[in-house]
Amino acid sequence: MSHNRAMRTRSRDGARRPAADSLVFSFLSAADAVEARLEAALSQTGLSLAKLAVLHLLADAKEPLPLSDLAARQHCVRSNITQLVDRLENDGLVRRRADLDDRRSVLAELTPAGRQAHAKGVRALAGAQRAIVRALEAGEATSLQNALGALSS
Amino acid sequence: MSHNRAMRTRSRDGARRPAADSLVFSFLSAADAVEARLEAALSQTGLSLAKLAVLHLLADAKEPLPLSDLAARQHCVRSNITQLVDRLENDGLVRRRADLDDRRSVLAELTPAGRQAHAKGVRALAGAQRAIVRALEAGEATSLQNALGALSS
DNA sequence: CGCACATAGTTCATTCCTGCACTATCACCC
DNA sequence: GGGTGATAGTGCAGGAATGAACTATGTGCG
Repeated sequence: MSHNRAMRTRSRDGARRPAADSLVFSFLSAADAVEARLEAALSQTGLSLAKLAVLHLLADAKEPLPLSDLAARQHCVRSNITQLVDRLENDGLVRRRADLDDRRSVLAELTPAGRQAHAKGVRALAGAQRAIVRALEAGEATSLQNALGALSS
Repeated sequence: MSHNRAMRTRSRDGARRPAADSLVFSFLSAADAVEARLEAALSQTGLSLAKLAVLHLLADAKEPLPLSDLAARQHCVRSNITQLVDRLENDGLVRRRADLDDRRSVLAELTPAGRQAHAKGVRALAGAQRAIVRALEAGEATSLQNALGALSS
């Protein structure tokens, strides 16, 4: 995706303080960079992070899932999943099925092509993921992880 | 904003390794959480991060800026700025002016309302920013900062 | 001078996301 | 058993971003 541009206030103070000011925006901008790298690695496969995430959920749960479930697990609104599944269905990677037990519900199911795309996507992503983590010193990785706990809502 | 849902592979190994696997997605998801908090703090002012960023550039450079400049400084494509400025102009926060020296160019200028909105936005953001940094232990802040260097492209 | 090329802005189509309004179905319970 | 209210999916409008195609305008040069 690579959204979110920084809004840093010009630092002015060399390297004195730990950039209390711009730390937050450096964080967001680093996240954009990381996201862009993943998206780039994925671009070969024709998938986006959003699409791969849905395929991943479907592959993980070895059975068709209600769209509501997908929304809940993705922490997003239902209408987003409706559209994402529209596109995935259009790509031939996912199928909509009726839920016989609850006629309100619509199940999403991987097609064979979807299963393959997922496998390819996961492989492509794994490489990029390793490359990114490799860019961190051993110590940085663990301390980063500690800091993340405090930041995640 | 709060985009970008995680695509973590179920951890399976308790808390053993430093989550080499999901570290990258934890990172992205933490960034989403932080971004959502900033956006929430800003919501009172009716601004978004994207809009405030443009106001900020305009306020910083004490003169009207060509839209190309805004795009370059935001690291985004020109068409995005066109639309952002459309919305800001619609909000009455920014005006488009002709550039007399280069008739290809269009300058964006803050209106008085824009200047006020910027001030309010910056204040609202500063509070949230401090709150977020405060959530980090002193040590975490600096080690986070170190890690960010390696991750930013 | 005139042509070739680069640059500035806009338009359009598309992705990904939100929130709201609407319909259909289920579940409860009096 | 029939209303009431939660839940499921969709439609629609709009924000934020991309990239491609197009129009002006500026620039440089043979």
